[in-house]
Amino acid sequence: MNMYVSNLSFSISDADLSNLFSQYGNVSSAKIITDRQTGRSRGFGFVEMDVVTEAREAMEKLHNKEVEGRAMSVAIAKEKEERSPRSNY
DNA sequence: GTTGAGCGTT
Repeated sequence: MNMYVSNLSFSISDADLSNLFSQYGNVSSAKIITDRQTGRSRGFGFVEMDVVTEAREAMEKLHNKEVEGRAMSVAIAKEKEERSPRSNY
């Protein structure tokens, strides 16, 4: 289950997301997207969970959850792309 | 020392 978390506080890190979601299930991967140009946080991230039932529960529980003073939004993330983009000639 | 809609670097 790939989830997209937005409206995050700039003080939240990957470990924070991992902790929040691991409260409701097993977190496979949690990552905050930081601005690669400036190196600062962009205020959103992605969380991957293997168990779909736990993922859905965590999603409903953590949706509009106030963290670090900001209510974050959780939704199903879109499939990013292939790990091996062969269409990059 | 900054800010606020968004779908990420492998």
